[in-house]
Amino acid sequence: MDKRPGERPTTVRMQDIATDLNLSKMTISKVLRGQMDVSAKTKARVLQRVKELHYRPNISARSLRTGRTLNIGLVVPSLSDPTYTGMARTIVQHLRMADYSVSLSSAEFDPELERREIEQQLSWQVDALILASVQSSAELLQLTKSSQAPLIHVLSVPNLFKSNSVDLGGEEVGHLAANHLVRVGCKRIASVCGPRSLSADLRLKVFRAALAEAGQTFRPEMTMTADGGTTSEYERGVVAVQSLLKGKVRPDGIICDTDLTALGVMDALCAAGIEIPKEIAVIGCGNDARLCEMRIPLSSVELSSAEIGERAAKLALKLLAKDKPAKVKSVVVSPTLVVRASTARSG
Amino acid sequence: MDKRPGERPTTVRMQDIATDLNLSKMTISKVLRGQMDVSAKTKARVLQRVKELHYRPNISARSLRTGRTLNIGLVVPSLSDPTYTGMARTIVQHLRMADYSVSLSSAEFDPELERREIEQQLSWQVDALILASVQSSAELLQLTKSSQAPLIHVLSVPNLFKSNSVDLGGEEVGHLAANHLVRVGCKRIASVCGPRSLSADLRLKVFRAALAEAGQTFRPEMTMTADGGTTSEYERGVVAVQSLLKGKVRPDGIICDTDLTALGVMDALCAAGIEIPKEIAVIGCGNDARLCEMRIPLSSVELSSAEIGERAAKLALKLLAKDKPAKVKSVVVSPTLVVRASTARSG
DNA sequence: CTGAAAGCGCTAACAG
DNA sequence: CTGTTAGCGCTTTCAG
Repeated sequence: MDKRPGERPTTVRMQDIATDLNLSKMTISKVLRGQMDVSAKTKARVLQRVKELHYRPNISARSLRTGRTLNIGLVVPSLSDPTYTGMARTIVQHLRMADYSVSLSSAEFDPELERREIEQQLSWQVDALILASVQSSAELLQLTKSSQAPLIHVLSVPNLFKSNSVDLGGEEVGHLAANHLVRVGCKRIASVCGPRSLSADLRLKVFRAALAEAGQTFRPEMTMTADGGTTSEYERGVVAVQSLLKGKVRPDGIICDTDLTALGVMDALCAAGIEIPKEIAVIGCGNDARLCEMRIPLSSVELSSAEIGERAAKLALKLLAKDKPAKVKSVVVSPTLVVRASTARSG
Repeated sequence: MDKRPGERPTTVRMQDIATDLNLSKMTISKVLRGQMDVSAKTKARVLQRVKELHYRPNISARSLRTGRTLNIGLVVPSLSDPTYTGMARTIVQHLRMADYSVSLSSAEFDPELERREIEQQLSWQVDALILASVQSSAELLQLTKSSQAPLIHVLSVPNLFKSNSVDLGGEEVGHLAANHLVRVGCKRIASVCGPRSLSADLRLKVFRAALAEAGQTFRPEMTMTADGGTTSEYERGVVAVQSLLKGKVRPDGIICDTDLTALGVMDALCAAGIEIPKEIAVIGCGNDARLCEMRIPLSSVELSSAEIGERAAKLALKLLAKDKPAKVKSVVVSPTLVVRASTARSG
């Protein structure tokens, strides 16, 4: 009955339990998967022995048989950036709650590495792949079309082909910030942008639109864009203010693409003896709790990475749950405005 | 030869390639695993077809056969804390370089959840488990002894039993900070601690020792320990300074358990018109690049989470590489001091 | 309610 | 250099 008579104990298998209890391994299997056609008594005996022997089902064998791995892949461009780790956090949390394991890879912002990671993940037979990609979807299509695992794009560059995706309403970010400053009475709004952000220009466009909507002129000379990129985010804010204050028109509101940049801006303003928000209102982006609650609490646009992660995880689960045609679904999560002291003045 | 004649194409298997090329699947297998006993010509033909068909080996089947999954588990207490995400980052990076996949779980600082996550990870047949645990090793021993996968403890509470581990030399943290302040001439050193840190009291002890060594008295009234814990790290620093300044002796150096706390301390000092580092030197802990380079650049104790992660990954790989007895190995990584403006004064 | 047979896709150990 | 045989541990299917 048992196929390994006098061998040394390797790892506990179903057969061991079955032999112990004079049952067939089928019965063990049924108990473990909660099928109902087992007597309560047998069930109890099995569970008891399972516990005693610390039996753990072999997932490789199960996967091989069922064709499902209960494993979902997650590829992000970076594990240093809080946006992505925050998103990863909620994704892992939600997928684990549904008993999926999560295999994590970082592409380090390198398209070639990203490609390799995706290849690997697919060969691990992940049931689905959640991908925060840095490259165009067209190339990804190549890689992934030979796999039947659903692919969920998240925080990606604008999609070239129809696909499942969860994204931030990037246009709304600039809109929210600009509109808010207009509401609190700013007439001369400046902005400070980094070079990094893929959708920065998009936001800028919307920023212009928002200004226009409020009947304000867009002043190119009041848009500070970092070119080089060697300076830190904080420093960028400091430098930007120094330039701005040298200009002919002094701004009365500043939009920053990053909370840290906003801190730099605020420090530089304080150093120049300018009152916030009375003389100049400042708003950041990211809503990092640690950064926003220092000194002059910073108003910021929450980029909802947690919610985006949650939506992505749920979308993945939904795609795996139904055998139905699984229609392509695109979710857009809106950013939200968190108002704090740095813009707190009456319009 | 082919076992599925007229079926619709599911997923490409070795057999498909073999049939295509009039070979046996063994040959394909050999090519894919880089065995040398295959003619260059056949090898080329195989690889070509593999590429054409986008063939990806089924890892579940391979694992079932070989008993190795090439998957390593990682359980951390949190994915919000930069210490752990930083560590996770390097762990993932190094394990991926060695072609291992990494299954990530977060225990959310909950011992019960941690236990469940460990159970799960083991049932996934991970080849090794890297564990940043929040509970005593004794209980973990229970869980893991029935598994033959090597276990690597990382950043854990002091081990009760011999095990593979990579830890921070926690005692050195207090020592480094205190010693540094003494060196730059501080005579009245205060410290600000949070309630969270498991090894906080250990560090405190060493801090006292370091003071004693320098011939200074330890002043209990100059040790501010947060009790409640509702206040933010930053706020804790602010509040601590307010208390300290009310005391009879004014400190000339402050050790903070967190960089953010140190920022709070520095802000409060500035608000009180006190010069840093001239009147009071401040040192933090964590060496968070984003936080340390603002305004008055902050001296800080680097907790080396990246190095700890790297060591843990390498240890895991080493344990998996040898069949040798694999002696238990404990690594202790030393923190390092990063001096910046906030303590820059001559002794 | 319980069990016997078959096989998921791959690879170790040999034959030819 | 290439192929044959056997079976990893589990679950699906169908009979008792």
